[in-house]
Amino acid sequence: MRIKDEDKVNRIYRAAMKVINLDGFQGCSMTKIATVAGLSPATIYLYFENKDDMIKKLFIHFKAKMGLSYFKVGMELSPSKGTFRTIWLNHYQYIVDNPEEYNFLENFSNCPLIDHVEKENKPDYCPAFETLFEESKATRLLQPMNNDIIYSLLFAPVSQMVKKSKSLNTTLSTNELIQIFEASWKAVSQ
Amino acid sequence: MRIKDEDKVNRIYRAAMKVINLDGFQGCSMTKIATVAGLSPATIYLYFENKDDMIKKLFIHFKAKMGLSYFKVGMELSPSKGTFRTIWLNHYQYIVDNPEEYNFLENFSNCPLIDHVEKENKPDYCPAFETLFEESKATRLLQPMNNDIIYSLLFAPVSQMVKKSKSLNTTLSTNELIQIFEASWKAVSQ
Amino acid sequence: MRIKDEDKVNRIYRAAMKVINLDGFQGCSMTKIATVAGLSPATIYLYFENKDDMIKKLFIHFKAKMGLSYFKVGMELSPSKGTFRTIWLNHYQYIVDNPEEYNFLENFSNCPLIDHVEKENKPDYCPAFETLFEESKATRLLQPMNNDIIYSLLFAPVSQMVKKSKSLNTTLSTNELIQIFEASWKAVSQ
Amino acid sequence: MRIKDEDKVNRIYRAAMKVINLDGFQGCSMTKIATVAGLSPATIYLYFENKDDMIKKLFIHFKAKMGLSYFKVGMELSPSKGTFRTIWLNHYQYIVDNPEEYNFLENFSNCPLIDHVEKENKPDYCPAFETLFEESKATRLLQPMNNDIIYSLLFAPVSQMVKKSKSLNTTLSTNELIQIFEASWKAVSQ
DNA sequence: TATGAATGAGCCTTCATTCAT
DNA sequence: AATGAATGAAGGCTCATTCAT
Repeated sequence: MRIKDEDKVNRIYRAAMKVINLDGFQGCSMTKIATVAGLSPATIYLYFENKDDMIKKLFIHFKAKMGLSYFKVGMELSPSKGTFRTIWLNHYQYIVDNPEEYNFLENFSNCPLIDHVEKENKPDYCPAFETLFEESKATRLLQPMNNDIIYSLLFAPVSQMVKKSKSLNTTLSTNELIQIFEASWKAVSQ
Repeated sequence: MRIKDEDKVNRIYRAAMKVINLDGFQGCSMTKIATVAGLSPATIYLYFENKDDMIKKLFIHFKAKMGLSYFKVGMELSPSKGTFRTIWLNHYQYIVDNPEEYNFLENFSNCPLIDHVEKENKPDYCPAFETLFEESKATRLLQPMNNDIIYSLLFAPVSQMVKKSKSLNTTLSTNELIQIFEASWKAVSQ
Repeated sequence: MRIKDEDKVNRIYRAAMKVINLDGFQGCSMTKIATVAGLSPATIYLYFENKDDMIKKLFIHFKAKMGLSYFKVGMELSPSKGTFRTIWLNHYQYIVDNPEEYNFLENFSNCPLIDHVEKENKPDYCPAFETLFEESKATRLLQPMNNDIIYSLLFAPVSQMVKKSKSLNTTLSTNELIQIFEASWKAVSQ
Repeated sequence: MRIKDEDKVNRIYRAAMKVINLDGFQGCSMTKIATVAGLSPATIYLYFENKDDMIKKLFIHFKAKMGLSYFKVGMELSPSKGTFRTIWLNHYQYIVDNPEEYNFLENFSNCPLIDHVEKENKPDYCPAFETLFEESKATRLLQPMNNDIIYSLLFAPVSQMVKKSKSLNTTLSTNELIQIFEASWKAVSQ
C-alpha cells in the first residue's frame, strides 16, 4: 500500500491559496483546487472532512504562520521602540512577501464561517504579544490602553496601505515606510 | 433602459445587501435576491448586465454612500482638529449604524472582481477630502505625508477595532473611542 | 413567460419508470431520467423537491392507478364469485399490461423509503375492497378471515406466477390462469 | 485464488447483509462492507470480480440457504399433508428468523441484475421439491398443476402476510398462521 | 417592461475500483 | 495474500442566465 504523503496537505493548502487569489472566494471549487494541486478531487477528502473543514484549517494554518513571522527565532523582546520596530517590519515584510496569504486571511476574516473558528482557536503567538504589551505599559513605553487598541493603532494603517498600494500597482518607498512606522509609533507611545 | 423605474434598482440593491448579510456571500443567489426584492430574476437582468455587474455597482453605490456620510450637509470644513474629529466620528457612526453595508464593503474590497472597479471609479467624495488634506498640510496642522497614508493612519485603526469588537460581541466605550481618536490624531498631526 | 406544462410531471413519471426498469433501482439517476424525459435535470426540481420526493410520488401515483384498475367504472359489486373473478382478472390484466409499473411497485415495496409513505397514504380504492370483503363475509361467501389475509390468498399467487413466468420468458395459458383463480378461490371461499 | 481462506468469503457475505439491511441498498458501499467485515476494500476484489459479481453470489448463497431451511436433515418426505405443513412452517420460520436475509432476497429478486442469475443457477433444493410435488400429484394428494403454480399457491400468501405484518409492526398469531396454512392447503389439495 | 419556466454547466461529494507496497 | 492510499467518473442538486409569453 502507498504511504500517506503528509506533505500532500501542504500541497492542498498552497493550491487552495492560489485558486482563491486567482478566482476569488466564490470561484474556488474543489475540482479547481485539486487540479492545481495535481490531485484528484477525491483525494482532498482523504485529508479533510469537507470544503468547510478544509477552508477552516487553511485559515488556522496561515494565521499561525503569519503570527509566527512577527517573531524571529532568538529575537530580543525587551520593551523598547527597537523591538516594536522590528516586529512591525516583520509584519510588513510578511504582507509583502506573502500577499496571497495575507489577502486570504483578510478576505476570510469577514466571512461568517470564521466567527467560531476565531474564537475556538486562539493562536499560539498571542501570549508573546500580550506579555510584551503589558511590560511596555508597565515601563511607560506605551500608553495605558487596551491591547487590541494598541494592536490596531500599530498595524492597521500599514496593512491598509500595502493593500492600497498593491491595488494601485505601486510600492511603498523606504521613506514612506519609515513615515508610517513613526506615525504609528507616535500614536501608541507615551 | 434604466430610465423608467429608478427605484427598482434601489430595491435590488437593498435586497442584495439583505441576502448577503443573511446568507453570506456564497449563499447569495440571483433568485433569492429577486425574491426578497419582490421581482422575477429575469427583471434584474433588465437593469444589470449580469451578476458581476450588479455586485460591482452595488459596491460603488454603497462606497459612495459611506463616503458621503463623512460630510454632513452644510458642515464646516476649515482645517482644524475639530473638523477632523467630526469627520472621524461620522465615519465611526456610519460603521456602527450600517454594519451590513460596511461589512459588505470590507468583504468585497479584497475580491479580485473589485480591483479594476476601484481604479475606474474614483468616488465623488474624494475632492472634498483632497482639498481638506492639502489645506491642512499647508497650515501645518497635518504632517506632510501622502494623503492615502494620512487616511490610513486616521481611519484604519478605528475600523479594525469596530470589526474586532463586533466579532467579540462587545461595544467600544466612549472613553475608548476618545482614546483611539486622540491616538490617531497624534499619528497624523504635526 | 412560459406556461407550466402540467403533463410534464407525467413525462417525468414515465421516464423514471422506464429508467428504473432498464437499469434497476441503483442505476436510476436524475440525469438519466431527465434525458429520457427530454428535459434538463434542473427541470425535475421545479416539480419535485428532490429525488426521494419524486420517487415517493411516483409510487403513490402508480399505486393508485393499479388500485383503480381493479374496479372498472359502473362495475357490479355484489358479493359473488363472479365479482371476485372480474376483479381478479382485472388485477391480472393490469400486471400483464403494465409490467414495468407493477415491477416498480413490487421493487419499491421492500424499500426502506416506503415505510411511512405506505402508512401516510392510504389509497382511495381501499374502502371499496373493505366493503366488498365485509359483505362477502356476512353472506358467508368468504371465510371469516382478516381482510389482509383474504387479499394475500387471492392475489399473491397469481402475482408471483406472472413474475416467475416473465423471468422465464413464458406466458400463462388461459387454462393455467383459470386453474390459479379456481385454486385461489377455493382458499378463501366458504 | 479463492482456495485458502474460504471463511473470508462468509465474512464478506455477512458484512454485506448487515450493511444492506442497515443502510438500504443504495447506502451499501464496498468500503462500508469492507469495514464491517474488518477487511480492506481491496481484499474483497481478491475473492470477487466486482460488486455485481459479489451481489450475485450473495444472492445465490442466501437463496440456497433459504431453500435448504425448508427441509430439515433426516426429515420424513412422504407425500402427506403433514409433510407439507412441516415444510410450510419451516418456510414461515425461516422468514421470521431471518428477516434480513429474506428481505434481501425479495428486494433483489426484482432487480434487472438477477434475471440471468436466476436462470443460470437452478438451486440445489429444487430436486427434493420436484420429487415431492410429483409424488403428491401421483397419489392425488395435490391437484394436477404445474409445480410453479403449486409453489406459488402454497407459499406466496404467507410470505406476503409476513411482509405486510412486519410493515405494520404486528405479528401473526398462531390462529392466523393456521388459518393461512389451511386455506393455502385447500387451494392446492385435491 | 416584466415575468416565471426552463436550462446546461458546474458544484460538492461519494463510490467502485486500482495502485503500490 | 493483504492493505490503505489514490482516483476518474458519476451522483444529486443549484445557479446564473435565457426563453417565450
